[in-house]
This record gives sequence, C-alpha cells and structure tokens, in this order.
Amino acid sequence: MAKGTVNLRYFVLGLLAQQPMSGYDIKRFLKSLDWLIGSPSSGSLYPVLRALLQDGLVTVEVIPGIDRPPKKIYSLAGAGRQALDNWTDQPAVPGAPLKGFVMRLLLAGSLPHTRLVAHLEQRRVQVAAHQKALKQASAGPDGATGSDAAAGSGQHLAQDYGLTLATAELAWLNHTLERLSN
Amino acid sequence: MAKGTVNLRYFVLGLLAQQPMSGYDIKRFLKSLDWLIGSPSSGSLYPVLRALLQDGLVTVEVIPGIDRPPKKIYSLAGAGRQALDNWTDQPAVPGAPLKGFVMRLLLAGSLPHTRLVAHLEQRRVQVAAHQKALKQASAGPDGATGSDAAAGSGQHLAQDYGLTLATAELAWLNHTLERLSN
DNA sequence: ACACTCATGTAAGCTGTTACATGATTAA
DNA sequence: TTAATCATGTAACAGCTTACATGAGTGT
Repeated sequence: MAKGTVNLRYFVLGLLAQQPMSGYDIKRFLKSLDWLIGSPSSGSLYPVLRALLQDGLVTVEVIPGIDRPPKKIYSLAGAGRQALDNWTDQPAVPGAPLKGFVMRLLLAGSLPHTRLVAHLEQRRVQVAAHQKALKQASAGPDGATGSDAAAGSGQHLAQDYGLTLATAELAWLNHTLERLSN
Repeated sequence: MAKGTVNLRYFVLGLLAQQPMSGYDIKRFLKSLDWLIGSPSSGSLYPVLRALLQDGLVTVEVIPGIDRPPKKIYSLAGAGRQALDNWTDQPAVPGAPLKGFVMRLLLAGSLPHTRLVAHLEQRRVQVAAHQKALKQASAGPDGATGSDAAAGSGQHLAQDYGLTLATAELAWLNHTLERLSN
C-alpha cells in the first residue's frame, strides 16, 4: 500500500474531488476550520499527497510560479474517484471521533445526496444511543453493589456536559435531515 | 523521563487521586464513558502505569486474588500529587481537542473549586471566540476576490454544525458557572 | 535588518492502537 | 466445549506532530 495515512488520505481525496488544489491550498483551507477538525501539518500532508500520486489516485500539474515558488496542483484521477466512492460507501466506524463525522460533512459537496442523508441518519442513531446511555447513567448510578469506581463530582459534570452536547447535536441532525428532504 | 505518554499520564494520575484503582478498574470506568473520551487500550494504559511507578508518582499494593488473577492497586504518592497539581495549574493548550476538556472535567473531584471555575471560564473564552469566528465565516464568505477554495455545500453544513455545538456548549458553560457560584 | 507569507519538503520522535500471549474462572 | 469476564502484559506499527531545511518575495 505504499505507505501513507488512512484517514487523512481519503479526506484529502475528497477535498480534491471538490476542486483541484495544491498542498498549501489545502492547509489554508483547513486552517480556517481549525477548531472543528484541526489542520494537518506539512509532515503529514505532503507525504500523503505523494503517496496518492504514487498510487495513481491523483495527478499533478506543476505551475511554475512566476515570482513565486512553483505550485503543484493535484487533481483527482479516475482511480481516485473509485477509491473515494468505495470509502464513502462504507459507514463510519461506530466509535469514530467527532472529527471523522465533520470530515464527512465537509465532503458533502462531492456526495450524492442519498449518501449524505444516510450518513446523517447513521450519526443520529449513534448519538441517540449515546444520549440514552448517558441519561441512564445520570438517573440511577447510586446505591447498587458498589456500582463503580471513581464516582467523583467530576463524573456527574462530564455526564451532564455530554448529555447537553448530544441533545444539541440530535436537534441539529433532526432539523438538518428535515431540511434536506425538500 | 523514563518513556511514557503525556496526556494519559496525567489523566491516570488524576483518576488515582480520586480513588486507588487497578489498571483494569480504570479501563472499566472509562469504558462507561467511552463516547466522550474513548477508553485507552491495554497497550497504552499498562505501560503508563509502570512508568508512573518507576517515577515514584504512584505506589502499588498487590492483592493476590483468591480465585482470581492478582490485582495491582495503584495509589497516588506524594510526588504524584505534586506533579498533578503542577499539571492542573497550567491552562489547557489553546487548540486542545474536546477530549482534553472532558478529561479535566472528570478530574473535577480532585480539584479546588477555584481551579475548576478557572478552567470552565477559560473554555468559555475559547468557545466564544470559536463561535464568533464561525458566525463571521457564515455571514460573508461570498463574493470577494475568489475568497477561497473548496467552498462546497459541505463547508456550509460543517459551519452550521459547529455553530450549533458551540452555542450549546456556551449555554452549558454559562449555566454551570452560574450554578457553581452558589 | 527583521520578520512574515508563500511553498515545498525531510527526520525524528511521541502517542497511541491492533493484535497477540497468558492464564484462571464462570456461564451457554 | 465454546465463549466470555477478569487481569496483566508485549511487539509491531500507524498516524500524527515538532522542528528543521530551503528559498524567493514582500512588507516595516
């Protein structure tokens, strides 16, 4: 598999699907949404681009910058489109970090709407399950056989926090899904 | 520094501050809040415990389980308390992932309330800044000099998502901070 | 003179995971 | 007898970051 990352690999592929870009362009774009997903460092990004090139998933066009360092504009190749589709077809791994979901959201532009809806619905199921679990945990944790360890006040705080976020996310998912069926 | 992680290291230290536990206990406890922070694998947890022991930050008591494998109960040592305090004193790194904040939340039980409040306030500042940035981005991105790359519909979705979560988190922070001043 | 943006890249290291190995006890 | 829970651990590697290196142009 020629060495290279896995997550970032497909995410970059997805970005290139929306528009051909250089490595530097990608970094600038991602820096603008730094808080959500964090932008990759050169140390991870450039190797990924080279790996994608070596695997024939993208093509380059070198634009010799007049007065500027030359730019390497990467574009999605046929095989890249294939690989990307394969990837977006499979559902997100259950315990995927938030980051993964936001990434998929960002790729929405290069996704058939049915697939986007499917992803959102999948997320809804997972968040709902999580919310339910947190509610149960908050409700009746006390008493039992010594139900558990380290039940500091922090645990309650964290559960409350998680519950709030999960509820907000669910509301957004419902609202967005409804909006998308128009 | 005897090899070992950095994040997990202090988090484990914080858990042990609330209550002596074995490695397995820690895993079980964290698995119950898997969604929020994900629980560490044996491959990271056990080496951390050994490193903490080697550095004299914790002590062990081996309880030879009758009928069970022996348990190693780790407790915070004096030097460990020191190290932990040092760590909790310094503010979270600006771009810290959500995970980091929730971890600190979980350690609230072994924190003086002033420090907890400080952490929450710091977080409030950061989330507020983030929220503001997202609002600006959503408001006037169109038009300019070709303001930017890959502005797919996905970007808008992700921004909206982020804005919703940030707003919910801010509300929670305000509410919680208010509650804590009683 | 200094520093910053543009633009690419390499080397070394940290943090963590996956997958395996061990071994005893209990439930299907 | 097959699997799951309890309990600890190791080896290999994936994925990323930090810090460096290069080099031109632009602004103060």
